Amino acid sequence: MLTAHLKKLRLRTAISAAEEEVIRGLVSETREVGPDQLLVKAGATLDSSILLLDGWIVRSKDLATGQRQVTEVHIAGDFVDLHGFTLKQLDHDLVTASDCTIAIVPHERLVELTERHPHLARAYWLMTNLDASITREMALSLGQRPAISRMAHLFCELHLRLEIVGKTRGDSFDFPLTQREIAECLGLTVVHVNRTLQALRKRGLVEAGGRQVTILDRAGLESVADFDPAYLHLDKRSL
Amino acid sequence: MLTAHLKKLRLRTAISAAEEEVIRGLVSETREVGPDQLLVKAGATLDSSILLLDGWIVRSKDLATGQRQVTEVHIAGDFVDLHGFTLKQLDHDLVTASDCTIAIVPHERLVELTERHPHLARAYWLMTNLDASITREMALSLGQRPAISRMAHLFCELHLRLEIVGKTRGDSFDFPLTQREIAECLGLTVVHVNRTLQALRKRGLVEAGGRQVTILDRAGLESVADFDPAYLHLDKRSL
DNA sequence: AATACTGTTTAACACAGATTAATTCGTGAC
DNA sequence: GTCACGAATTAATCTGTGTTAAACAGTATT
Repeated sequence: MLTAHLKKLRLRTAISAAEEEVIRGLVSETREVGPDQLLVKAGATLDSSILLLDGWIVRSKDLATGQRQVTEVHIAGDFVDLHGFTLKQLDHDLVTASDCTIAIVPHERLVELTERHPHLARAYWLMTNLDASITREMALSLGQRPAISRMAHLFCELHLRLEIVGKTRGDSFDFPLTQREIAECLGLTVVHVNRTLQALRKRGLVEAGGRQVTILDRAGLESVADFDPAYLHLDKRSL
Repeated sequence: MLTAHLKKLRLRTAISAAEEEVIRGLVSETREVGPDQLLVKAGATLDSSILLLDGWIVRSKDLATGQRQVTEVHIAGDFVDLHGFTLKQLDHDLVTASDCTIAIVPHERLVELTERHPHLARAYWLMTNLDASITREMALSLGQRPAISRMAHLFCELHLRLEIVGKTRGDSFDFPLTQREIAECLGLTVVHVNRTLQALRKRGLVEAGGRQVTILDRAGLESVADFDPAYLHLDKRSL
């Protein structure tokens, strides 16, 4: 069940067989959860973190007015609140966006990891820094890119990240988010998301609908998105 | 020279005298730099990180079109590219926004830190997670808050962060950013920043100009900003 | 003290995306 | 098979912020 997670890690740094065993030992428990479940509420005190084995989870922040911003979209292999290990409470909610399989990792085991396996500690530190990099790219989108580029960028990023963990079929992938959730990711209204999606379709760039997305013209989509995958740090480094 | 940095750390977790010595030993070199200097270019390979002792540094990302988004504003005490320790190259530029004093920390010393001082490693991991939290709040601003709230929020956050490291005088603080740079932080144009600043002045919330900011009505400003400092994680935790 | 910058301010006009509201589609419940 | 309800679509109108351009202020240079 950790295949996606290990693929993600190993793309960025070498993980030995012994280390892989240590990673397997982190998990105390595995659970199935349905869609639209609030897994962690902002402000709650944490003593464990969640590793997403399968499905989609979203980090979202609310304004007093009820407006909501999704800060990151998580897929299989992501450690959705590893930052909670040091922060001890999150500044955002964690909500499932599909049926999910999650693994629970108690913080004591992460303390032990930092004490006895410093290389793995650095690898996991890298994972949280990777999330931060994704959030920065999202800030760039929200601040500077027009609606159509934001949406194109989201699709480019998700296709690439899903490909890494083996969750694509060629240019297609399952996509459980509703247009409302896309709107919350992109800082747009549902109405405008609908229009923008149609614009992408009309240009022959993507085919979306029925809980699935197909990229019809990768180069064209990346150009509309001004997509440069450098921020995903897709290379291996020694840590 | 590390006072600001230690204050920032100690607000979040206990640092012993012995650990303080370890921290002092991280720095290999100290430098003075003028304003508007590109310290690190996106994509460059790193083998050291920069600890900002005094002054202001900005993280910024560029679009192909030349549009720029500032992703985080750094002040005295911030480890401006500690995430570069694991990422090995940044996805953004680092640019000075004022005269700065910076300390250089070679990555070998950070490796050693993770090997021999796991508690400090966790404390520094926390620091990068704190930056990520600030960036998420910025994404919320960019995606959901109107111009006046974004600007009010920026001032609230900076006053609080500066206060922690002892860089405020009551409700005032030095503020070296130009309106162009504020625009790049808030995802607005300079013209609109100017208008918005005047709106804040007219409402009697802040006094800004002459490289300095005074908050006239803290409660009012926080209310316009919808400011909740929870995301700054201002409490001490055991790590 | 004239020149040349860089940063701030003002004004007129344009537009991307918000708002509101109504319609249609899809799917599961009974 | 029809009812109910959430999701997607369409249309009309409105508004916050962008664009362009010009004036103005401060400050360093000569």
